[in-house]
Order: sequence, then structure tokens, then C-alpha cells
Amino acid sequence: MADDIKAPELESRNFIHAFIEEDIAPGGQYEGMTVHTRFPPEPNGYLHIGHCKALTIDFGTAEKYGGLCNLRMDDTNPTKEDEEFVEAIQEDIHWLGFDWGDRFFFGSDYFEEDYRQAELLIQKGLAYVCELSPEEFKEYRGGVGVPARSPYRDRPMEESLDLFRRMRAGEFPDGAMTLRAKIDLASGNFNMRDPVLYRINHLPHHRHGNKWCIYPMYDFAHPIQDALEGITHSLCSLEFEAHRPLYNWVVEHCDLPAKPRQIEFARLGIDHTVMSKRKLRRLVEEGRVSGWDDPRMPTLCGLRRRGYTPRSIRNFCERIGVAKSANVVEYGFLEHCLREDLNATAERVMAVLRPVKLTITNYPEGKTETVTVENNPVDPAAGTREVPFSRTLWVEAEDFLEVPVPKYKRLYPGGPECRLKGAYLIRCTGCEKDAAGNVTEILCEYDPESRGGDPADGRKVKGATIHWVDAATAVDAEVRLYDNLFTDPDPDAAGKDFIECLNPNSLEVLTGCKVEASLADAQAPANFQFLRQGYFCLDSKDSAPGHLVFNRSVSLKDSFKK
RNA sequence: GGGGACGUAGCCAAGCGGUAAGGCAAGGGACUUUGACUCCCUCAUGCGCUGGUUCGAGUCCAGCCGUCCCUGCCA
Repeated sequence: MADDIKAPELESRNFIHAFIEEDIAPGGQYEGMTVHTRFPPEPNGYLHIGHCKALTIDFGTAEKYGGLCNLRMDDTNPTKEDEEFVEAIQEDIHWLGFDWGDRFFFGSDYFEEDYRQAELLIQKGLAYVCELSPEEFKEYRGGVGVPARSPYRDRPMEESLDLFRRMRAGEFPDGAMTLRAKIDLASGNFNMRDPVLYRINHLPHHRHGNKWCIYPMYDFAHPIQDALEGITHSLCSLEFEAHRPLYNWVVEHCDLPAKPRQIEFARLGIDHTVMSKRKLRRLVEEGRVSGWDDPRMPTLCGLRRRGYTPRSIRNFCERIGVAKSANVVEYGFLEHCLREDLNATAERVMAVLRPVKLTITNYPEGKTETVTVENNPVDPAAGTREVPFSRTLWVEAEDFLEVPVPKYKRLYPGGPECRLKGAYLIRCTGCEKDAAGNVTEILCEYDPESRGGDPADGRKVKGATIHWVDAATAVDAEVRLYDNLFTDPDPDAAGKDFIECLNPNSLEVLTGCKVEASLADAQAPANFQFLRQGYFCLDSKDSAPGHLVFNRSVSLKDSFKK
């Protein structure tokens, strides 16, 4: 693992570990064997935060037991898969800090072996070619308490073998027939009602071109892939639980070098967050977002652009736990993990988002000096920087109120002595306003004996510490404060058009924001919605791009409501 | 009215017959050159419900209730 700062309370033991320890213990199914796992994304979209949970479990489990985790592209269906995603997935996994070494595979590279296993099943009388059309298939599938039917079930083995070979040879159109496992048409588990093993699909494969026109189904291909790669524990999400009997059936009846075990866990959900790959894909395709890496997307590349660090995401995934009950975590928890990491590692700059001019009336006109500010107050090793200072500054509009609210300890006429961070102590003496009554300039006097921010006489400073930038030398940068991830305001909105009911104003400002670009090349895509957008001032040219760490809320209203 | 799972605080989550860990959120306080951070305190007589077994049950048994997944030639 590239970096290793973890939250201190992280302890890692879950029910999967208990199963595995049973398996490798004396007398267990895998006694003396090395635990091997795999992460098998389908290359039909970008990885999102939900995949990160699986990644953490797959790689983390292998690591815990001294084994390895393979990366395998699950590309058995050419309909939706694309090379673009193959590379993006690898990039995102590496960014997170996981490494599969040289164990990078494609499920489609086992097509020949899949085919051999299918013929073997036919020869054993355990599979048959079924000529039901897709429509008939549905009709014949039965229902609760009603068994499925297939008139082709008792077809002679030789006939099925011949038809299957001709299926491969391309003699039949899409949908004409399928290869089915002969299991149990009356099973209460519909996955066992003679499931389809192979379907015809005359579509080029992103990796094998036109070599194949029949493709194995996930349920057939996956256990074979696992076995061929020597996977001992095939960890997947809960919706495959009902497929486990089929997984085991394939493992048992095929001619395989190993017997992998499937264990399921609850997939990750984040409240009000759109996580379905189908919907995310739609957002991209309909141009609702600038791309898969739009900072409002819960994709890893989106989170990355938004300012999330790999470590914060990994910590998040480790802390949410692994269990089988529905796992819907509050978005605020993800945010907490980011804030925690940024607090420890992000170099600060002072930034003013809604600038108001502040003039120190007793500071000599034309004079400039530099003051020293630490880059990270919780990490002295991050060093310091020199920041220009002069008579005219920009400060945050909300740091001044003409009439203070209760408990306000920032600038107001006659208010307490405040500290300009790293510079001097000041007192507010008044303000200038325009015709409309808006504050245009804050007037202050400073204490020349307080350079660095500490009073010469050691008196206690009652007011707050104010961030500022020097008006003459400040650099303008575009700071994008993103709205929250794409949200579904109605958690029960399944199937509804969630895009139409987005509520961009309901969510809080993210604590850590990324400075994405300087003024020169700041060009926001037209359909971006920012909570705030504009050109803001940073205290130094060296500070962009990078992270800005704000207080939890930059809203005056939120800070002071009691 | 089939099959498979799950129900411990607002949200995750430990717990495996001996008297409810931890984290997030929330509230209170201390500290502070970010109203941040940090630190301290508070926060389930209660584990979906009802019975039963037991000296003792979140843990075992029975019944009920609720939620989710499965009826693609998707993964």
C-alpha cells in the first residue's frame, strides 16, 4: 500500500474473516492453502465509491491472509463493454493505492476454456441446447409454485453437442437457441430452473473481435474463471446470494483445478446518492454532467476532482464495516473522513471567497512587508510561507457585521480586538457604505507592537483570528465549491426521473475544496451548478492547484444560528 | 401463497449464554494564531414483536411482524 496513515481505531475483523479462518484451519476446506481473491469489474462504466468497498474487501482480505488479489475484467457480454473503461478502471484502482502486480486478466481470455467446459457438460448429460425463443422462454419459465418447462430438455446428448458446435460456428441468428444447464425446472430458486449457460450474440467483442458469436453467461463463466485463477474466496455482493447454488453447481460439475467458495456481503449505499451505474451512465450520456469525472459524480474520478484523497476514501471503506445487513451510510461520514485526512495533510492557504476591502487606517501608505504563516498548524514539518501584507486587504464579508449578533467575536465597530492571522492585532473603527447601504470598506486600526499576531504586553485577544489576503498581491483563482454528489431527494424514488427533482440548494458546502485552475484557464462547463462560483483571492501564487480547507460551514447563517 | 437473506441508538457496527465495544451525527464544557483541529463529558434498563428454555437470553427454541434480493438469452 502506497501510504498508510489510517484512522487509529481501525480494527479489521468481520464475518468473512471468520469463514476464511475456518476454511484454512486444520480440517478446513482450504487447510494449508493461500487465500486468493479477485476484483472483477465489468468494463462498462467507471468505478464509483461503491466499488471501493469491494476493492477494499477483496484486496484487504487477500493481504490480511498473506495472499494475492487478481484484477479481472469481467467482459463476457460484448453489448456494453468498452476498452475506454478498461484503462480508466486500472487507473482508478492504482490511484486508490491498490496493486494487482502482474495478475491482470480478462474473463474473455477464458472463452476457449469456457467452451470446453460447456461441451463436457453436454457430454455428461448436464446441459442441452434449448430452442425456445426469448418470448417463449419467458412464457415457459413458470412462476411461484409453477415449474418451468422446456420441450428440448430431453434432447439426445449428441444432438445438443452438434447444435452447440453449430451455434459456435455462427449458423444461427441471435436468440435462436441457448445452451442450458439441466438442473431443476421446479426449483424455488429461479436461478436453478435450467439456467442459460450460453447465448448467441453476433456482436464483436472489444478484445476478440469477431472470433466468437456465442458468449457465456456470468453464472457459468465466473466460477470457471475463479477456479482457473486459483481463487479460494470469491467475494461479491449480496444480490448474488441466490446464485451461489448455481456457482457451486458449476464448480462441482465442471472439470476444474480448484473449488473456490463464494461469500457475499452487503453493497455500499450512501444516503440520497445516486449509485446505480445505469443512472450514472445516463447522466453522462444526456450531458447532465461534464463527464464521468464531473465532481458531483460519486465515481472515483469525480471524487478525485472534487478533492477527495485516496486515503480518505480507503479509510471510509474500512470504517463502514462489512456485514450482510443493508449498508446505507450517511454522506456526512464520507465527508468526515476527507476532513480528517485533509486536516492532517493539506497545506493551508488563506483564501477569501466573498471579498470585502479592509483598510488599516494607521498603517503607512505605500508600506509593504511579509509575514510568516505556517503551512499546516497540525504538522510543523510542513513548514511556513511568506505572505505579503500591506494597508489594504481583502477579508471575508462575513467576518464583519455592522450590528453584531449575539456571541459574534469578529469585526464590528467598537468590537473586540481581533487577530489578522500571522500579522497584527486590529480593532474595527467603522465602515464605508455605498448608496444602497452595502458595506464597501471596513476600517480598522492596528497595533504596530503586535507583529506576528501576539501582543507585546501579553494581553488576551478576545476576538477571533481573521483570514486575509493582501489586495495588491493576492492571486485570483477559481475556487469551485461543489454542490453535493448527485442526489436523489426521495430515497424511494426508484424508477422516477430523479434528474428532474434534483435540489441543488439543499446541501452543505464541502469542507475540503480543490483549487482547480487559475484565472487564466478557468472555464466552467455550462451545465455546472456551483453553490458558489466566482473568482477568489488566494494568498500566494504557489497555492494553486491544491486543497483549501475551510471551516465546516462558510455560511454566516449556519455558523451563528443557535 | 416459492426460494434466499436481513432486522442492536438518527447512521454504520461489535457482540457467538454471564449482565449492551467503537466510529459518525447530536448536546455540554475546556483549549486554540482557522468559531477548524485537539481534549473531556453526555447520549440503548435496551437489542423488530410475542411466548418458551435457563439461575441467567441480543445471543438458544417456537410463532409472528417488517425490509431487501431472485421470476434477463445483464453482471
